[in-house]
Amino acid sequence: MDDTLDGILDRLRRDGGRVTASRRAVIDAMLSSPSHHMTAPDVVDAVRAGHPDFHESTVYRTLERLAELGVIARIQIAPGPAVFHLSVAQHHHLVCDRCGSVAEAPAGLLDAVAARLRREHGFVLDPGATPLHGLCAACSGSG
Amino acid sequence: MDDTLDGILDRLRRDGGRVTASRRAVIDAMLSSPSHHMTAPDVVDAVRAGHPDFHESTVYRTLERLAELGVIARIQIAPGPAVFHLSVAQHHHLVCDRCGSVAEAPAGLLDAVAARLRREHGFVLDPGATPLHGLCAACSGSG
DNA sequence: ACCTTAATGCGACCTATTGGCAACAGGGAA
DNA sequence: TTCCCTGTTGCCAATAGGTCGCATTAAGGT
Repeated sequence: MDDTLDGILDRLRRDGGRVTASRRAVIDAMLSSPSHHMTAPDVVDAVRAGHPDFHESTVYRTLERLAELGVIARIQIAPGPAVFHLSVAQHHHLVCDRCGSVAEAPAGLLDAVAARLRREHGFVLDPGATPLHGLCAACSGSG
Repeated sequence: MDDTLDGILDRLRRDGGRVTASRRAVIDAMLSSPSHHMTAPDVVDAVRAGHPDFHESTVYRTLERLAELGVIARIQIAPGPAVFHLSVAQHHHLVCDRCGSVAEAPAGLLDAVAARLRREHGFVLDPGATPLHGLCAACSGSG
């Protein structure tokens, strides 16, 4: 998995896609976000900062395309905007359903569960797409 | 955990809430759904079947209140409507991100993970609120 | 019966996202 | 290099799902 701008564009091209300015911009935005986590509206804003004329729906379509390619993963954490993150940065999301905070946990946490699901249900777990819900330390202590 | 209509209404009352016709109707709808899984719009429809004059926003507020009480859990499976289900019926949801199917797996699957998260991160996992994403048997085989 | 406060109706609003369609532009073929 | 095919984009209207404020109503303890 190559997660440089060019590596991603190559994959896109090999899949029959075209490399355009707006796609560069979207991928750039994702790569340069410190957390590598952005909601779709975040990406729209980031892209427009550099190119005010790029259209919203283009960004959505590009995100959809990249998710299809497996470059980014879309996760739905709460009602509201979906969050996108680069697939290479595998880790888990610990979502607090009380205060809304999102912490990260190292990858591998769900390995045993994944193995069992595949064996017993034929289900192939995608840990990066599976946010874990519950209460963070602060909320569980006080509540 | 008492999951009869009256048990739930009792809990609501003890929490300072009031028992009203629309709340009865919402809880009734949830209890009588064969799968015990309904999207918010589903609940709105079900409630309105019996009481056409109940307002949409009332249903949403009631669902929110019940979730707060812990009677039902709200899970976000995909972009689109949130799904609600009775908390007592603990089990896991295996969501296929390709075809959208939702299978169920028995409770307990995440016990070890839950223990570890609590120990190492102070995070209290809510398994019922954590849908597991990936590819179902059919899609992983063909894809 | 009374009073406090929760719950409701209503309707406007909002945000996230999708769809159709004509115009445009990558990038392999000629 | 030019041409052409087809993937992409811009535009903008349309949804869907859900939230908010506010005046009114009603639950339920006293």
